[in-house]
Amino acid sequence: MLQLDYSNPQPLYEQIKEKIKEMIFRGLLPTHQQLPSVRELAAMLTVNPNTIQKAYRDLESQGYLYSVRGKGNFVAAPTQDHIASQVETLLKEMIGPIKKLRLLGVTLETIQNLVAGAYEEKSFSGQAGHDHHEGGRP
Amino acid sequence: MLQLDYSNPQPLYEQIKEKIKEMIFRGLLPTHQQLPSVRELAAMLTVNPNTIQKAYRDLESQGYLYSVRGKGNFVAAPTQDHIASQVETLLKEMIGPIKKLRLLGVTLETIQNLVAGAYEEKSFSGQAGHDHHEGGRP
DNA sequence: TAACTGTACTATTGAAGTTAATACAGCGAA
DNA sequence: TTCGCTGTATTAACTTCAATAGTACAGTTA
Repeated sequence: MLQLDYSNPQPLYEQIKEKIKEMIFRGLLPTHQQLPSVRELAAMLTVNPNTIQKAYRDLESQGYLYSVRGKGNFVAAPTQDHIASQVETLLKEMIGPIKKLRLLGVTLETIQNLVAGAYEEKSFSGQAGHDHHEGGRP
Repeated sequence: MLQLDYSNPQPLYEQIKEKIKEMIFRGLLPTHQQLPSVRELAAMLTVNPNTIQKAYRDLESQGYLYSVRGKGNFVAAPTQDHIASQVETLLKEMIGPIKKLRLLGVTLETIQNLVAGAYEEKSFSGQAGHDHHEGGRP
């Protein structure tokens, strides 16, 4: 669980955050489940404890975790506010691409189809997606 | 035309690229239209010529411009490949958010509605969008 | 007390991104 | 040619940030 990719330009603490969020999303980490301690997880991943602390701290401020001094970090109960905030953030990420697609002449219908296609697919890919082939212009 | 925002953490050359792309999208810069020279635009924006060159160079490699040594930079004729590549890139940007929305329990229908809403809106906002209010958790 | 937990702070290293300065090379007209 | 424009290449300086290291402090529990 929780494999880091050092060739990834993404910071380690971001990768850690993504992995933990994914596990929470998928229900692998139930509410109030205790997570490994800062020092323990740091040892497991052979990274500095500060790196873990930053990840936990960010996740706490985003409402995914709560920490208790002297006890540990735990999975927070999802709140309506929290979820709404996540949804809002994700929707905002989509606005830019949508508007650009429109300017490129892509119809709404085409976009809708691709949205549906992405939605139906089973796999979860945070950002470590499968790259068919990127660009390539002659 | 082409106002830079120094308080924006986004690099200057990225801002410049976005602005030029937007003008091309909107048809303000017709095909084979000559752009200001590297030094000229640098003087206009009071930035280093290399900053402009990087922007132009990137846009050229993305198929938006072509440069002729000793003459200048010009708007490229849009090709099928170029457009297809842009569309593909934009669609990929949407896949991550869509999958995360599904895990959050947002229905496809809801997403479709919001996609349609973003598509219908008239304004173009590359990223310098109007922020209503970001997050905010009590 | 002892051994765990989270938290805070400073300092340093290293890498990457960004901008700057300068020199070189092609084009076109006087 | 010469002059003044154009893009291009190279190197250096500067800044920012991720990551680590070390240390210290504070709460919990057996």
